[in-house]
Amino acid sequence: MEQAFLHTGLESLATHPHQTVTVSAQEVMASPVRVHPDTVLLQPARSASSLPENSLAVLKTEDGTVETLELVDNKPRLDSTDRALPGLYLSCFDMLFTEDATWLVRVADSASVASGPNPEPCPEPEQCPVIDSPGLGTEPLSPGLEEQVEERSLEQVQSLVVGEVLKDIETACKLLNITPDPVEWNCGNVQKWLLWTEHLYRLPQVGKAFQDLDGKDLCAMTEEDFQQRCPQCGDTLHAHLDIWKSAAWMKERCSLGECRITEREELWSEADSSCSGQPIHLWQFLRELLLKPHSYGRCIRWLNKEKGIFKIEDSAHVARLWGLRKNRPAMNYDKLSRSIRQYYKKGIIRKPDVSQRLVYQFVHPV
DNA sequence: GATAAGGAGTACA
DNA sequence: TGTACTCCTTATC
Repeated sequence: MEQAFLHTGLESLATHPHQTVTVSAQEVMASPVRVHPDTVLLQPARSASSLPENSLAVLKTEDGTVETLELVDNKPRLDSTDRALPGLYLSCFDMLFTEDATWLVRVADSASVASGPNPEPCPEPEQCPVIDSPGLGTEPLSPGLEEQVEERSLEQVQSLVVGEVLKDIETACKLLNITPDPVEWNCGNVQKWLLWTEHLYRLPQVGKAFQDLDGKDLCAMTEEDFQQRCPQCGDTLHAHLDIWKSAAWMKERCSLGECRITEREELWSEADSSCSGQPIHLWQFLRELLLKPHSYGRCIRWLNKEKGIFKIEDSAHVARLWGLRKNRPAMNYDKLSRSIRQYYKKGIIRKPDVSQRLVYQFVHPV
């Protein structure tokens, strides 16, 4: 299994297999692309004695060795107490590329844990307990209930992690006086962000390689483009930018204080389909974008709201947002428009009477 | 060249 | 099974 670690401190796990490492959200951000999607396990702290409250244990496996990481504040530390707990796999990368704050969770069975290069079966329950949940006794849970408990626990962990990441980004925005959404950056903002990222993650200075770019240009660049301009750390910068883009996306989705990621119940109660836990349909997604013109007016807007006629102003951007939402990095406007056209038959979306490029109409306006 | 339209196969929940 | 993704061809702007 290709195994890579976060730049900061996590390498120690490779050489100190039974240690607990405290990792800040900043550190999680330090190298998101270097974590294999199936090598990181997240689990809430099981007891106050082992891990501080509100901390999280990030468990990973490498060659069958399971490690425990802990996410608390921004101060890394080391101790050597906790042991491995198998349970729920969650890709660090997925944390920020999932369906809003409900996240995409992959629940892996024990077979998945053992499916790596070391096919050792999962240890017995004593060594390998499932996630604890307050209020639950020692009675064995039915499979369905157990899954609910796991899901619930994981949700808390996810909220915590994403909250930390957003906090770090917010702090950076204040410090740099830039907006959270990279698309809105001008050239100066891009240079500020580059300086900040270089400084924070000890990357070589590469500002010159990007000096002619604004945020929109930057966001349109692929990882290969980054690599071309900056062979030393282009991939890392691209990954960081992806995190910012995703965070901005999530932040906007949860704006207006309606949808705080730390308050799960509020998420569920929100009428917005993005928080319903159900897979979102493209037409719903488009409607959501249209209903937030302050955030997405640049890429999609109403031409006639009463009639449900809208125009996609920036097809590539809308496609990218949809791809992020559905975890489809290869999404483009060609594919998105094909999906839109599928709605013609279903009577959800149609072309307006006077057909225009990139203009569509909801058959049943909001 | 970009977009529109639609056929067809596939993946996934 | 429904929905969406993907790839494709052809037509139009």
